[in-house]
Amino acid sequence: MLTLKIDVDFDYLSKQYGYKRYRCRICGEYFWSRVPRDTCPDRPCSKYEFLYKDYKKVSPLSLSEVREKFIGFLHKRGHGVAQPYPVLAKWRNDLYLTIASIVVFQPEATDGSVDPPYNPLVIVQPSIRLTDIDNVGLTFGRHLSSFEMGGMHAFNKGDKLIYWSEGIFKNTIDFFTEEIGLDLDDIVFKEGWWEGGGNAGPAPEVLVDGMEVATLVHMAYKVVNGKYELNPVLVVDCGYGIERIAWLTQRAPTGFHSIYGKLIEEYKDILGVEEPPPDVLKKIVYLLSDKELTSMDDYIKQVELAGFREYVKELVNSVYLYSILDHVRTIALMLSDGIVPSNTGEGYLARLVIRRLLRNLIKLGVEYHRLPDLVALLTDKQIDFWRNDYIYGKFEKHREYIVDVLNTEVNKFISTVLKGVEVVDKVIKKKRTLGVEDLIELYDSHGIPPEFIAERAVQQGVFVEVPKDFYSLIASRHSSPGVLIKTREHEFPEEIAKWAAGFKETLRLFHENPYITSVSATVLGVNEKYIILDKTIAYPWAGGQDHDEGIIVFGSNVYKINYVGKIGDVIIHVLDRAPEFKPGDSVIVQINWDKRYKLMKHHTATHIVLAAARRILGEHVWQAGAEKTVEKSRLDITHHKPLTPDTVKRIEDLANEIINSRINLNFNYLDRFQAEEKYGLKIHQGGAIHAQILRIVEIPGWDAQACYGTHVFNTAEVGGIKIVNYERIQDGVIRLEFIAGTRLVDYIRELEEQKATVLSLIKARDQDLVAAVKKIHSEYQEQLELVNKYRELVEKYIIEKTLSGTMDICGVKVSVIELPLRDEKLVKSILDKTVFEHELMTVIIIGDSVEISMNPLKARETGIDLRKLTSYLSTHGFKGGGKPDHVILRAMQPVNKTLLLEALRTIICKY
RNA sequence: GGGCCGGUAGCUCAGCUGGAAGAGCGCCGCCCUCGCACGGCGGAGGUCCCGGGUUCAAAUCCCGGCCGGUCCA
Repeated sequence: MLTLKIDVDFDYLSKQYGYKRYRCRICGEYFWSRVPRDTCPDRPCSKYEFLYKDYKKVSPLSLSEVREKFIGFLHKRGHGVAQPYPVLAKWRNDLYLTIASIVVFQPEATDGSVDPPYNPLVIVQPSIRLTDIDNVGLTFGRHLSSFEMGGMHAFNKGDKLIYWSEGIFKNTIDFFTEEIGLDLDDIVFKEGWWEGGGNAGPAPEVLVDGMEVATLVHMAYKVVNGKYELNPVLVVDCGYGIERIAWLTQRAPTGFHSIYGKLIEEYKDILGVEEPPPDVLKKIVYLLSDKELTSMDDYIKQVELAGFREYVKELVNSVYLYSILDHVRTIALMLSDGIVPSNTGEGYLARLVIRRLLRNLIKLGVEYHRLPDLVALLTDKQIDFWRNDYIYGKFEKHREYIVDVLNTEVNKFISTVLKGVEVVDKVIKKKRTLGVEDLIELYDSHGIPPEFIAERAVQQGVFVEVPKDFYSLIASRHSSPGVLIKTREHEFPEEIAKWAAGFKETLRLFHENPYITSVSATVLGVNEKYIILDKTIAYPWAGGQDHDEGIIVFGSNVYKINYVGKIGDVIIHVLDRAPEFKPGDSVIVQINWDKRYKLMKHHTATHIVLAAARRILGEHVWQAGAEKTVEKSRLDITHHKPLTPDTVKRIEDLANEIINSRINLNFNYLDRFQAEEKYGLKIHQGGAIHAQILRIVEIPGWDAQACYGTHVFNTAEVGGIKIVNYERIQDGVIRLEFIAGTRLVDYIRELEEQKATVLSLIKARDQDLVAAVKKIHSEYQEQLELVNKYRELVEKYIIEKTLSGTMDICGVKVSVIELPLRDEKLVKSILDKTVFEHELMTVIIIGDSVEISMNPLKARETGIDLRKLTSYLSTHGFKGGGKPDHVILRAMQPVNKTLLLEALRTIICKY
């Protein structure tokens, strides 16, 4: 272990550079400065002094110039240059998005299990933070939904010191003085502590005239059960705000001006928005820079207080403008890196930003019908603007996907809003008022923001007050967050899992050669029917691949292997019964080759189909889940719209082309960073695997994935692939089901049998099937018509008979109709005629049910209430009820007509 | 993964305090018209998502499932 000072070495700062410790009289925090200060140059204790400061040696730098200087400087100092990673953190199973540069190297490099690609290293990493998204625009560029973190990292492991606190300070000071041109007196270090993602450590903040430009995390600890333990690696985790540094050097009115430059003018033209004059804007930004603004209302109040009432409209519009610029870039970034919008997971985060963008556009007065074209235009401009950029140049490559996704998302948003408007109207119509509960429900269930509701309500003449703490009311409605786990582990009983964990890794012969069907192995552990061997050829349930079956032979005893699973690196065989053998005995393991070979083909087929889908649909296609059984293979892929039969055919065709190309698969063992370097991030299809060494299964030219399944050696062995089913299983995810190899024969047989069954049912010959079904269908239609006609005839006959045989009960004309069968349509049309046209009280008896109906007007006129009949008859074997003019009775015994009519007479004649 | 809202005619939906399955649009036929549109008259079209329960009776109430939407992780 290193023998060096773990804490921040402020002594060095003091001795080497003449820094002294001060305490801020406002916030009470400690900071280090060369010149005496009684307040720290951090918000809210200081304004953005840099805006008006005359730095002698600082020249304005663009975003890409800052990046180049940062990378170049650290490269000169021996840092390897790591390429930026996607913002979609597929290599992590505890995070959706890349929120900082260190995220790229967690957990393997930070816990010391795998060496980082370079040590030390520099990376400029686009990062997304949505927690402060409401502040974007309001803080004029301090908050961005996506930003570039200049990462300076070193990993001090074992006794190998790269550098620690001294080096951190030296690099930081040299960078800001030599490369950026700041004076040492401008730079202040504020003491702080950082904690996140299971790690922690002291973290001085680098402050320059009111702006925090970097955080120097000395990541020395890990948090275990709430206590700090020394991390096996002392990680230098320094993040430099590339955008903030660019702003500082340019001293532009806002951060957005230093990032977007002339794109702002284009957006202003497109949106018809004006900013205040630059000097006024800068003044306002300066004056507001020490205020905590949490809402647009606050903001307007502060602007007015500062005496800029005349510019309020421009300023409010500018905030939306900046926010729009920011959101479009973030969305393009997320989509370029392969996020598919959805209602869950990382997809929801993308949708969140998209909907915020759309709402901001609406607030600028954009009509709904203009949204699709406008969003496409804004996106195009942004993509053009970033063309050839180090980070955002990739937008260009994904232009089609980005525009396409945004188009469907805009349409979804519009239909949600339209639906929302209807719901709001409905509630208003019903209740004539809207309470807080209504607002919450409308937002929570229908996604209608409260301000939209209030606006709509006012149009309907209803005033609605939106509570200030609305969104916290929403938050309190939802239960506290659970821990994010993208994958799940074993399914053994707890005591078996504990027992198994004590054994050494089982040698996996199926990886060396998946074609072996029999092997001799030594028994290491026996726990009832659970068996652990030193090596095995039986594949455990893992990676969505079904386990092997087979037998274990010991002398003359043969045990069936019912299940194979794993706990960590230990493979457990579950036998049909507790065996005779003991640890140390030698046994023979044999697997069911038919099952295994089908699984191998289905597994390789899954890689082939994924490769084909990515080629046909685009690189946003990721595996969202998979399962390979003997019967079929299932692959869930991310994609933003339903597949057409034609697209499915193209995927199928390409998959079969890959088979026919007879490609040999490669199997390589590499660590994470080597594998990512060689094959790209797409290796993480099956979810993040945290292991020292990854097994990469490669179909050269098509696919490479970290995968521990059993595969055939050549794609030709898969034989053929047929996609037998595809469906949308959730927003943004499509399930493909397919079969391969000899399973195709079973599938065709099933189809043939089904067809034979159908043929025998309709008594047709094979070649006549379609014609025969067409004929049956048209005959069915004809039969329906015929029945309708018969019904008319029957009805006419019954009506005639009824009209000639009516009774008169105390002045009410009553007819009794008995029907031999129940036909709702007939009953209804008879009652229409007798009750409404001929004003008869009608009793219809069908089996044990009796339906009595009379004209409702007449019932009201005469005061007759047929429900009295039901209560009277309930003591005479009838049950039922209804309305005054219409009752339905069920007889518990055969209907006694005399009794029924007597009861009816009693009821009628009373009135 | 969880909360909430919803699923009724081809489409948009009403009916949901249990008691006769509806409207508008679309479709078909007829009238009007030189023809079209409009208008008028008539008609076809339903597993009220599925399964179970309560009840004499369920689109309606209860439970479970499926599907969609939405909010939050």
